[in-house]
Amino acid sequence: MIKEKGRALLEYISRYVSLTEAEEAILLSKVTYRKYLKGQFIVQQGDVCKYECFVISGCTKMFHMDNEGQEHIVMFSIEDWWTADMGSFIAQTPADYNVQCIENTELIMFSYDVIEDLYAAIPKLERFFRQIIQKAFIASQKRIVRSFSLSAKDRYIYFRNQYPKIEQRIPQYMIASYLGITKEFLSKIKSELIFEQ
Amino acid sequence: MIKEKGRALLEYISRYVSLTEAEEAILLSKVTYRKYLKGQFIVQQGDVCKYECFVISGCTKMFHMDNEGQEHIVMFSIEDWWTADMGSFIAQTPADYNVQCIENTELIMFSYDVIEDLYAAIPKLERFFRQIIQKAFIASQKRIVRSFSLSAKDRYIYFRNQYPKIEQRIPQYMIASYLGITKEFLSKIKSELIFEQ
DNA sequence: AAAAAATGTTAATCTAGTTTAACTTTTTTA
DNA sequence: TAAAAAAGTTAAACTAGATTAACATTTTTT
Repeated sequence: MIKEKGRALLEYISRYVSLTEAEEAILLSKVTYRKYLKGQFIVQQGDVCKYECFVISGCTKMFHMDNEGQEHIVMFSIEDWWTADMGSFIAQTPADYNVQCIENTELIMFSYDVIEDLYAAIPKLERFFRQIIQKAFIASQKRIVRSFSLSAKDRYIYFRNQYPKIEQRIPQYMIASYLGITKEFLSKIKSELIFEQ
Repeated sequence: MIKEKGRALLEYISRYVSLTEAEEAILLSKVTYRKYLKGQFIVQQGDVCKYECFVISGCTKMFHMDNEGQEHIVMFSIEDWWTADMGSFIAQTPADYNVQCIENTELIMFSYDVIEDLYAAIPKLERFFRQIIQKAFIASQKRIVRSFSLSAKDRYIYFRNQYPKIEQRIPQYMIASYLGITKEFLSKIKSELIFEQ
């Protein structure tokens, strides 16, 4: 199973570093394939995050639940992207975030217990993960600027243009949460946009 | 000069990976020490960012200037921290951000032209930078949640507790920009807080 | 196919934070 | 040390977006 499902991961890694067949075999021997159903949690706030996960298929949301019980979505992950509470994973401390499946989701999971072995066995993975995290960091920095310099309407337009495929498959109230606004206000924005065209 | 000023950098790196003396020598031979005066720009929005910079002393702000001419500060960097527009640096595309000195600032600069050589010569640096960027990414993610789930007042209180040293040395209007509010509103928040105690 | 649950809409009222503008205090420069 | 520039304050009027609540539509379950 991992041999078949691991193909997407190896193909993805090969865009960044080139592994030998032996290295690919080691990698696949150390990771786990797993299916989750819609609604299931991959990480729960308060637990220690044990896995970095590569999404083979499906869709997840990562969110923080505040004291008033409100969800704040920081990230969606679809095919060929990653998900986990990296802060919790690295320090093995309680997670600030939940990661929950919005669709049935297939993952390849890198356990905390093996990731250091993997870095030791395949040093090229240090380079690979450095590059992945760089990209994630850059995206995160840009989002901070957008959250301050754009109006809610412009943030929505940006999101729609940037991630047209994600918008299709996710309920609006989650998009509102990602944009940092209420679902009612997003609804108003959308009706204004229809009117303008 | 680099030998003397590089000490802080080597000490910092040694917290993450241990380099041999030969590796340390290679590293210092490939980087540049430079002083900037208060007000000078290390990176200008629109230029390509040529350097990743480690701060030896002083203080910088990284900010985006929007179409209305307003500054949005994403990050301050003091001693033992990094600064650069990483997106621009990695892709060698025009920068979205300015990096400007708030104080006279001493830096050690990693040029784009040598960083790949450095990774090749000292693979441990891949690990080192992976860890640094992971930390930066985690901080950035947390900031997104705070920007959505905390009021301006609570964001200010958080900032003050988290970075008491930074607050001392930076003008209030820059802190307001970092918090995503106007200087007038920060002034109001501060007077309320004094009143509450 | 009906009922229930989840999602989305509309509109009135409210509030956190902005804008504008005049003023005070502190820092820098001549 | 005086003048100018930069930084910080206060308060009134305003607005983007939140809250509340009632209702409409779509999806899921029985």
